[in-house]
Amino acid sequence: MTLANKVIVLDFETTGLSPNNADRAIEIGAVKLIDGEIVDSFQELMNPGRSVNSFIENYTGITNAMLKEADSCEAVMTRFANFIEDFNLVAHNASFDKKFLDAEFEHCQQQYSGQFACSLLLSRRISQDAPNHKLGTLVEYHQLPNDGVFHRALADATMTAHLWNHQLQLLQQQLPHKAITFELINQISKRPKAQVSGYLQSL
DNA sequence: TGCCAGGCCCTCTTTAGGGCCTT
Repeated sequence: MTLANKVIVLDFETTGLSPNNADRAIEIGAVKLIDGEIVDSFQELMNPGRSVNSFIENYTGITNAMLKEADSCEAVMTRFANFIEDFNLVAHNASFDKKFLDAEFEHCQQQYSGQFACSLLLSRRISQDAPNHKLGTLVEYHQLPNDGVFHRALADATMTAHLWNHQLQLLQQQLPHKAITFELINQISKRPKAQVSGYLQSL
């Protein structure tokens, strides 16, 4: 059984919203989390082979000049494949990061075997009183550690890791005699919001 | 030529529409 607290938490910065629209990754950041401790990290810029627009430069602080000096997406993502091994994967709005991971790994013919969990879907279910479920809002709402940097890959991945740890603690408080597994979290994340409370009580 | 993300989730729903989240 795979424990929920042995995961890779990752975040992409990209040229846009969709690989289907020829968007590419420009930065990958990730932390390796074991038993709630960050034991390793990964962050690299990558050259997408095209220029990014001014919105992305302003949003991320990653400039075309920075990307021009970076290794190719294929080179960086091949190194990232070695970093994640067979760990399960966590991201905030994981559907976004998963589609870029799938697309970039296809470009460099890499594969991964872990499953994804999504801190956004989990938050919508176990933190229903939060004002919204943006990563920055949740960091403030839960008073999680941060260094004031947002929209850079390692900073966002690290904040997501703190959020993930906090979410595991919230679940463990509600289910003190239950092992909080990755599979259980994905079961909770698939439940209709209105049924989550009853589902947790049934466990 | 004209289009341009897409999965999730709620509701004034399911023969649909729109807001939320990610860059």
